[in-house]
Amino acid sequence: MKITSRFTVAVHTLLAIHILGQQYKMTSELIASSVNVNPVIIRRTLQSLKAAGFVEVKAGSGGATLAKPLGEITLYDVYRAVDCVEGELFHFHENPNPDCPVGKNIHALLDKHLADAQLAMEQSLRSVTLADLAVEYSSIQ
Amino acid sequence: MKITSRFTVAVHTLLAIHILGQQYKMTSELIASSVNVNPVIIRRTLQSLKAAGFVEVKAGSGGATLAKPLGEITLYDVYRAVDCVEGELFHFHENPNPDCPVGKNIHALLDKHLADAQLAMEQSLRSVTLADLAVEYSSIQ
DNA sequence: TAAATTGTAATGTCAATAGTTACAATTAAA
DNA sequence: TTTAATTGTAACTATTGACATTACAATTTA
Repeated sequence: MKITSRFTVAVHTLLAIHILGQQYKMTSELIASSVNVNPVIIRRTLQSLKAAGFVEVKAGSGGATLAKPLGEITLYDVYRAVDCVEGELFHFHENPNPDCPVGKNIHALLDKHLADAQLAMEQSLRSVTLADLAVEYSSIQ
Repeated sequence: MKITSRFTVAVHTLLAIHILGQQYKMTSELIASSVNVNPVIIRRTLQSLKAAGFVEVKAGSGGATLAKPLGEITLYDVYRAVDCVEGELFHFHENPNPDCPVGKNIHALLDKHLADAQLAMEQSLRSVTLADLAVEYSSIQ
């Protein structure tokens, strides 16, 4: 099991728009060639990012631009925008036996700990903004 | 995307063996009726837990028993035993374009942050032992 | 009007999860 | 030593989600 690459594709897309956007018109085609996926994948990604208010996309004439400062977009925001994980990260077996003392209580016992683990992961994503990545990019170049 | 229910099934299984094991012979059939899945699912779970050294399973005569104190088994250990996540939690798009300055560097930029997030989740799982759950169970009863 | 591009539906492929049937091998008890 | 219960495991199916791809109407600008 892995969290879908829609997430890393979306981060890549936003960074590409930021970094290459001054020089090029950022069409789905161009972004797709940087990410190395089908342009339709990028168009769908852009729709998600647009719905979240992170980009604007021009139909017809083409090109995506940032609609929000990168410092106000965290990795968590992107993760939410592309809907990597619907609700709970951990899949709980559906119908533990309510007539068994263990089955009856397993949810009460586990739910909090699983939520804690998910929250820890998500907090970690919240601590990084795309502006941080842009700075790191500059220092590599 | 969700982390497979093999994980919660395995935790349920271990707790059931601990709690019901003094009173009943813990066959795959009995555990399956508590978890409410097919007994074969439990047999496969037990094989994973056995490989990790957490249980012993008697072929023929039947029944599973704990092979390690619950205080020495964390949620993380169970998570590893049933192989929920093979290596990386986040799926990275495979072949970013090395001829693009963004594609060339996206791994260097993101890998550490993704690993941090995964680690945060796993550390959280490490902080809970099955003995903790058993204590919580007692306090509910 | 022509050219480029987006938005989106439809379809296909692949892998993983989960469920199920089946049965040989094992063990303990009658 | 037979019988009954159970495990261990292979084989198969169904379902779902990810990702890829084709196609084309709608949009925009030149």
